[in-house]
This record gives sequence, C-alpha cells and structure tokens, in this order.
Amino acid sequence: MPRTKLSREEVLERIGEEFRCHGYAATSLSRIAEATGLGRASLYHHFPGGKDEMVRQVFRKVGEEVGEILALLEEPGDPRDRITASMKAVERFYAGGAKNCLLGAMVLSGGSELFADELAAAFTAWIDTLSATIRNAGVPAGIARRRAEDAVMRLQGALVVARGMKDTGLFRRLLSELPNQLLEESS
Amino acid sequence: MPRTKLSREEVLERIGEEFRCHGYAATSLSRIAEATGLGRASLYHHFPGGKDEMVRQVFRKVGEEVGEILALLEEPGDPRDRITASMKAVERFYAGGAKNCLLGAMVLSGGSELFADELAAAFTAWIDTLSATIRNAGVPAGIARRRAEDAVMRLQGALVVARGMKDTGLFRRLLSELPNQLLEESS
DNA sequence: GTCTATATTTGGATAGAC
DNA sequence: GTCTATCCAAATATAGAC
Repeated sequence: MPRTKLSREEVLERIGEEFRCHGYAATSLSRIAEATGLGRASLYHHFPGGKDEMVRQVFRKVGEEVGEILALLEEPGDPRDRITASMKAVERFYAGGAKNCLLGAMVLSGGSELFADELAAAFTAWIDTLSATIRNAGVPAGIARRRAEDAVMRLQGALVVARGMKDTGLFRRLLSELPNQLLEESS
Repeated sequence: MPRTKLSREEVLERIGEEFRCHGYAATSLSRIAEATGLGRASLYHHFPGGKDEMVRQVFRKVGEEVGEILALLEEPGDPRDRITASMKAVERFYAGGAKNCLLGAMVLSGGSELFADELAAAFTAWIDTLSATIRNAGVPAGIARRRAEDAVMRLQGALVVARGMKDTGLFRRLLSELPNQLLEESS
C-alpha cells in the first residue's frame, strides 16, 4: 500500500500487471486493491463497471503502448533497423520475458469469451503491421504474412514456455533471432 | 447432466476439458459438476483433495497421453517418419487447434505457482524427447536442442493465437511445416 | 476521492441420510 | 456413490458518511 498517491496511468499500470500475471479470473479485487493501494469502493469510483471495465481500460492502455512499438516498424528507414528497434522495444515491454502478455493471459484464463473482439483485433494489428514491414523490405506478400504470423505465434509461445520453465533465455534468444529470420532470402 | 454413468477416465476427460478451456481459476466446481453430471459432494468423494487434486490427476492423465505421443518419437525407424507421425498425433490431441494445451492454460491462469514443478517437468519432457529425435536424425546436439525448444514454443504460441483469433489454420499450418523445418540441413 | 460498513452471490468444502 | 442440506470464506458490488 504505497503512501504516495498514484496517477491514473500508474493505477492502470498496476492493474495491468495483475491481469498480465494472474489472468482474468484469478485477479480479484482484493489483489487489485492491494496492488494499487486503493480501497474497493475507490476502485468502483474510478471504474464503475467493475472488473470488466478495468480490463477494457487496461486493454486500451496496453494497446497504446503496443501501438508505439508498432509505430517503430512504420517509420521511414531501413526495414531491418526498424525491426531490430521494435524487437528491442518488445524486450523492454515484456521485461525480457519476465512479464506475461495480456493477450495470452486473457485468452487462457476465462477472458476469451468476454473480450473476444478486443483480443482478435489486437492479434490482427500485430500481424498486419509486422507483415507490412516485411513486405516493405522486399519479401513477397504471401511469405511476409506467413512470417509475421509465425513471429507473433513464437512470441506468445516463448512467453508461455518462459513462464512454465522459469527460464527467460528462450524468449531473449527468440528476439535476437527474429530480425534475421523475418528478412532472409529464401522461402 | 448425462444420464449414463461415466467411467473414471471419462470423468477425468471432462474435467480436463474444463481446465484446458477455462484455466485454473475460472474452472469452478459448479462448472465441473455440470460437465461431469456429478454433484459437488460426489466430486469430493472421488477427489478428496478438491480442485487441486483434480488438477493433479488431470495432469497425470494428460501426461500419459502426451507420453504416448512422445513414444512415437522414440520408436525405431526413420526420424522423419516418426516426427511426422507424432505431429499427426499432436493434431488429433489438440483437435486441430480447437482445444487448448493444459500447460499453457495453467501457466496463464493462476496455476503457475501451485503447479510449478509439474509444469516445468512437462515442458522439459517435450523438449528433451523432441531434441533427442532430431539429434538422432543427424542434426548436431546444440542445433537439435534449439529447434526442439523452438518447436514447443511455436506449438504453444499457435494454440494461443488460434484461440485469440478464432482461426485454427495457423496451428495446422505449423504442424505441417514442422517436420521439414526440424530436420533441414542448414544452421 | 476515499473510507467503513454491508449487501449479495458464488465458490470451496463437509455432514449425514440413503 | 450419490444426494440434500449446510457451513464458511471469498468475491463482486453498493450505500452513505466524511
């Protein structure tokens, strides 16, 4: 229970941490109250819609942050540099594999039906933007898309395995390999 | 509530379905009761340890089933054939991407701390056995291990993305590509 | 905006009859 | 082995004072 008051962004950040780490169902209001230092009633003042509204606002915030990472891909300049830069940002975002992905957590913890639209949209945004960047580097459209899909799957899987095996090395290795694999010549 | 009595194996099967689909925290006893047709009290008769014991027994059962898949890899014969056969078995096991992986679901839904040992052991078994088979096909040990890790990550990620995007095509494509990628010549 | 108190529901678990 | 009934704790959510 921090004594310094938290800004709205910081509160959302803390709540997001809980959902990322424990999933939807296992994240209770008590946990959120403890993580934010706010009482239950205060939480309902900020989020009248309760837990669902919290999740949606966290989705929005995380969506913005991911948008900044994807924006790195859309900047002008060498595609390889852009992909490398965005992978660095991804590594920071997931704390080198120590933090879960909100999408994965929601998919596998009971939020899959409640937030189906948000989830599908988020995955699609990742794949579409990454695909466009690879295509932009001269890779044919069909291959670019397959590689983008593959990259997103591997990122998700790496976070799951990293957590299951308590070893983030796999995640970090993946990030270092991805730029080359996404842009290589052959099929 | 099915009127025909279920065998122990069928009960465990149904319970496993629930945990795979909704994760640990979101799978309530009411859900399990409905899925199995057993009352709460009956469930405690079969599983005195409650929910945790159910999970552990499901782990054991799923572990055996996965063991059969991994056994396909350890049989004598052409490594490529064995890998292809086991991938077919994997596809059946996950119903072509429609069913989640119990490991992934547990990792991301609050079971990560409770069942840490079981989870780590299961991931390790997958990777070790797959790695041995690839090595057996003439691939150097270090590369074989990296590829095995990569394959498990991709399988996990594919199931997450398939569920998030409601599209199992990615999962099935991955399975068809894996045998070639695991055994190819270069790096 | 935050707090105390509380309503209401659900979930996990047990007792005892049959 | 299953059922009804029940206990207890925890979870979501709200009311109203400050």
